[in-house]
Amino acid sequence: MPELPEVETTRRGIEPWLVGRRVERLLVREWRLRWRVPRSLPARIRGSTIRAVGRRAKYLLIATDAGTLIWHLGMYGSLRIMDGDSPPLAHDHVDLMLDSGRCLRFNDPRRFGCLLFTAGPPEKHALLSRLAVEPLSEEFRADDLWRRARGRRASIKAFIMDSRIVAGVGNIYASEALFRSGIRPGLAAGRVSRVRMAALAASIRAVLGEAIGVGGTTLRDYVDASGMPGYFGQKLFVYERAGRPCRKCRTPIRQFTQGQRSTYWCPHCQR
DNA sequence: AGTGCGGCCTGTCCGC
DNA sequence: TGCGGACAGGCCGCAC
Repeated sequence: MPELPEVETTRRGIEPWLVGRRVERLLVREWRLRWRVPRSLPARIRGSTIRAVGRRAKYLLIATDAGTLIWHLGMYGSLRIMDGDSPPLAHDHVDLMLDSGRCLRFNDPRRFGCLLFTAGPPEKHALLSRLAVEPLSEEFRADDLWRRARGRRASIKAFIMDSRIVAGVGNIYASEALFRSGIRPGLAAGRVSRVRMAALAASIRAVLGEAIGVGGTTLRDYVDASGMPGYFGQKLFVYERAGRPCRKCRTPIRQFTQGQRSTYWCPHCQR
């Protein structure tokens, strides 16, 4: 499932195929994604030249002369570079056809992804304007995290998964970062000490950075732009390992539901 | 303001 | 073997 490292891996994979290319056509087979693809989008984007492929949190931003495509992969979505004439398979909802004869193909079985457009600066778009800092940027600072956690009674896991606090930390990497920093996921955010918050911030950076380095995590069917899986799954300490021995201390990993999401943790390593 | 939950969607898994 | 129902899961938007 695409989290920040998977989205970044996709971005890096598609960028060289897109920048400088002209959009021949946007072919939308299924308009009903999480939000309807704007009806006017194919006409607006046609003929424009792609200038950059960026990312903000888990949103891919394809900047063209006409404006910016805001593309989210949802849970099971993928973007792949294909030959323009390769036949579509099930759930291939959108093709961005290029003047090179290739296309960027969006597949999303759950339709939790979205494809939107803005003519203005993307950071002003409603979906992006309230996002917190990027965890891999210089602006991501442990002391800011700690300060904003004052008085918070929500769990530390919910806290770091809040996109207004940290952008782009999802379920897998939240569990992994908490394991690495030895913090129990159910602990109230306001009760995490300044020192431990620093360890958590460092772990968030580390886990995301390492995952990007190996092409992301492949759970079930994630593939990158060329159809390759990621290899971070082999480095997960707790995620989807309920009942199996902790890789550090052999204590069985526990699972519980937190805010409608599965949380995994080691009761011995995390306090 | 902070918190928690409903809903979108469908492949997979489980029990009958 | 077939079928229905529960479940997962990012994340917006709403209710409290």
